[in-house]
Amino acid sequence: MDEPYESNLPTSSCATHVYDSPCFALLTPEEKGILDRQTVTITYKKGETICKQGTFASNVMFLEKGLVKIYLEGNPKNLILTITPSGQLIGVPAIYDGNNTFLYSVTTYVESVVKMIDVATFKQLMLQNASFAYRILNLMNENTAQTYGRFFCLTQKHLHGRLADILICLSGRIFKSLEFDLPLSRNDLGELTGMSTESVIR
Amino acid sequence: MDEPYESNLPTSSCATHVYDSPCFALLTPEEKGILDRQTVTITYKKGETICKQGTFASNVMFLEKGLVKIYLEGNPKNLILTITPSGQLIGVPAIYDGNNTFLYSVTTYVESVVKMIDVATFKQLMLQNASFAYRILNLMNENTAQTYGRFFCLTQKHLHGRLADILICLSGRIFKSLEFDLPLSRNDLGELTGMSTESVIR
DNA sequence: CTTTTTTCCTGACCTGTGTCATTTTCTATT
DNA sequence: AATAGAAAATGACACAGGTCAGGAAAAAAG
Repeated sequence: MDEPYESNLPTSSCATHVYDSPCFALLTPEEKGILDRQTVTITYKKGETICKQGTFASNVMFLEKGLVKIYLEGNPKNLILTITPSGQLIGVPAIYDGNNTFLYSVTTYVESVVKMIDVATFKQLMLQNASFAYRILNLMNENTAQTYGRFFCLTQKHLHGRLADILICLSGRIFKSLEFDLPLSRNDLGELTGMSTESVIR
Repeated sequence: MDEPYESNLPTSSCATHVYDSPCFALLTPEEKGILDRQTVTITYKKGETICKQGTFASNVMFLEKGLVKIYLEGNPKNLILTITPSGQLIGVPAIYDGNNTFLYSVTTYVESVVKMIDVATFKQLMLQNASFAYRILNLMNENTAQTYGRFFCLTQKHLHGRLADILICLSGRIFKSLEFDLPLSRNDLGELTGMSTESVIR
């Protein structure tokens, strides 16, 4: 594992974001009003599914509190795209004129509070506020960058590297501490790293 | 391989887009003028690198003619994210305030003509024309959907399935014909499918 | 405090796929 | 046309990691 280090290579398979997304700060007070009127806040228990891959996407979601996994459903194994802590916008890819269904499923790891924003309203706000739209685009870009990194790691690295990546990531970005209680099972770690539950244990 | 079919699962590892992107149609004549003044058109020979992962992204690119691969550089193996035929916008993830470097490298398979658009101008147009920004966001979404599909396939399917996927994809989306001359080597197919050159041959 | 159920761990086995070495075929150059 | 060099094909081998079966530990339920 002593390959030459190159700083331009994507090395982390990290499964979460770096920055928070104060995207709503760019809305005017009236726009915020419009948004709030088309938003409902819902609390989910641990393990509940917030949205299901393939269903029509009628809202964009903002995770107010909690921790969720965003994953692709597979037979027999799922693939976790990201793990998202509070303060993140979820379901932006649903704002897609071509195919307005959810690309992925989202399930809570712990009790979570989610703001459900009507997608038509969200869209309208983007069309009338370019700064806001630009901000959303930046969020998507960040997401893309992160997905690429993960993509690379899962297809090119071995078990140990992947697992290490994920643990470092969880430590650094989600819990922000060197020690933490893992609210995920080995099975979850398997989904995260694209390997079998048995292999995670080794 | 007789798993139950579920229509909501991402099954294709396809490496290219479905739709064309007439995104510039949403610009006003003046805006088009602004864009054109900040654009240069360059011709690349087969095998040349148009942009290099990690360098500062000073422009967004529009592929006027040709065929290119967009890939992550790896040691020792690269990973092709998509293959892009003419009519596509490349490098949109570079419009990212956080880290304005190219996330990936782009290399031509055949002689290609590329419009290099100044990124600051592009950004400015998005900020002053929300419809345009929205259109770009839609492009990114399509890209994301496609990347997820590929991600899933490369991490969960086996050799034969992946290779079949890619060939079907190339046939359907790029050459639009059942028979075609493949401008890619086995090595390229290896990069595409995330496997070794030797394995492709089997 | 028991019982039941779920999660976790372990070992044996086996298949898919990467690596390497060698030969054959194709492509380019003089 | 002859030669050199690259790309493609093939077979032998190794090993990472998936699958399966069974047991230990922990959590949930009664």
